[in-house]
Amino acid sequence: MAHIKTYLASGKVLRCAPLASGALSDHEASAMAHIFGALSDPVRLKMLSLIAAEDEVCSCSLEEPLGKSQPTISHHTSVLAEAGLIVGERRGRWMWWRVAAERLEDIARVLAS
Amino acid sequence: MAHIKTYLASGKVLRCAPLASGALSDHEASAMAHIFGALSDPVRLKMLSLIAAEDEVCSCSLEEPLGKSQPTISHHTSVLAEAGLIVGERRGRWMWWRVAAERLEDIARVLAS
DNA sequence: TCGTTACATCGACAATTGTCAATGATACGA
DNA sequence: TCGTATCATTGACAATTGTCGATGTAACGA
Repeated sequence: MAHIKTYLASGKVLRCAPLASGALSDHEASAMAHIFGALSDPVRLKMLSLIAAEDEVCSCSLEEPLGKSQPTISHHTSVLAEAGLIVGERRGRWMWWRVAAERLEDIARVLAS
Repeated sequence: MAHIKTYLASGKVLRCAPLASGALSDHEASAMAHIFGALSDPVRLKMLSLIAAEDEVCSCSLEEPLGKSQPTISHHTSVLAEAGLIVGERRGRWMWWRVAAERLEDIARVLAS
């Protein structure tokens, strides 16, 4: 069973075996827990689905549908980005976000493969 | 895009659209966040991989490889079970656990489908 | 019935986390 | 240069969470 191998936003490599292929190492377990932790908040999940619904979404257009303050939105986008689930690009005063689709597929493969 | 539909240990139904198919409802987001929360701890992920590596695993055989106390093991198994990720069956004095494979596949489909 | 074994529950504590007001940093237009 | 708009950071607080010792519960064997 092949290992999952992707890159975190920090540039660090995540290499993780599918759950069904045997016991995870401490390092694999911590790395995966960090990613699932980013997915463990309803605001962030809704945010992720809002971003996935478009090609790109600006930070400023997330406040209204999520009903959270600007600092809270900024916090959640950085959590998702740091986990490698979304990718951001600054254009002028705006921050544009898109989902890291291949990353989500890698994580899905850890759960079922 | 079809919805994911599975059953929680509590008997409640989880019905969740794939992330890429549009914005999640509040209820869907909360239900999924609860499940990912169960996956967001390294001890529980390692526990899940240990159970997945066998057909069935007894609670008592989890303490040693995870290096945690008995109450902590009991706590984590109940978190995973309550999220529907593992299924338990009592036989005499022993509690036997197995993974809910079809459940993991449903969750994987929410991330990538 | 009694002692033992396996697991669950309770109570407490430290650590983490989600939230927002206030403030800082940066980019743009006038 | 100055004012404004967008996002990031800081500090604080309440709520949640992981952990374990102590204790409770249930099943088994003698």
